[in-house]
Amino acid sequence: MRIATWNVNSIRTRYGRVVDWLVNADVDVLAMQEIKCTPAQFPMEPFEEAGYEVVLHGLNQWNGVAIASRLPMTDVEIGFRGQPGFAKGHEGPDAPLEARAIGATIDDVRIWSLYVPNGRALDDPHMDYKLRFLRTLAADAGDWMAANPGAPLALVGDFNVAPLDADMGDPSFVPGASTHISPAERAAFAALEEAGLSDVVRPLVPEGYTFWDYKQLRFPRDEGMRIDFILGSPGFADRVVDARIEREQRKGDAPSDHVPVVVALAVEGDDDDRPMIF
DNA sequence: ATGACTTACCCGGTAAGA
Repeated sequence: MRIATWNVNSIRTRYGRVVDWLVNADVDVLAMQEIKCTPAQFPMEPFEEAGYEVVLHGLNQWNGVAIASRLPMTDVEIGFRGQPGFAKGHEGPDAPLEARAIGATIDDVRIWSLYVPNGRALDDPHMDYKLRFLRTLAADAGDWMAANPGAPLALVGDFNVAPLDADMGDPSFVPGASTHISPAERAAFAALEEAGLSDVVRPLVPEGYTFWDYKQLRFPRDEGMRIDFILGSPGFADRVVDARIEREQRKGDAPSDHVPVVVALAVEGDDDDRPMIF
């Protein structure tokens, strides 16, 4: 089973590229972020014609997450337990939830498509929101793994944190002054690993970015960032047999600023030995 | 070329991204 994550930066603008890639790359499950639309606006037909079922959560033109799958999805959940809310004028505990998390079970794999808040600036209220989002996500994932020992869980998506110095290649991000690389953000990301999740792509693909800003020739200069991850529980990580970062998807007409990240997972009766050649 | 931002709102200018 091939599982991927991709911040598509508007599915209405990008659905042709996304569905073409899904079919050509022979991907079974795609978690999307920044679909930027409501359910009524989602281009469902192209996915269905290609053989994918889609579940999604979108409230308006901001954020929005979805999962497309060739296999049946069950136990679909909108938002994770303890997910903090945020809205202008509502920064307290009663703030409405943004469309940043959707979960589903496919085969025996529990997968969450996640769009972690950007943070905007180190002293912005959005940064505290980002940190709380990551911390509560780690706590909830830890609780889930304790209640479901050995079960395969994957938290995938755009985490908006560059955990290692090598993950930050954009010279406009300055240590001590910029988001994505601050000690607080890295500590909040590390809480996911401390809860028992691991980056299942890094061991197989040690080099490479997943995002390049549209501005300042960031892609031709290869000044990108590695901020999109597939984090797995031990029961998920043990079954990963291959991984790729789909850098080619940053090229051509109207690309997203992010590219897909893919893993091949061994499943019962299928060790998925198809080569990952696209 | 991998090339100097892009998208959604709704039709000009704002909000947001990372």
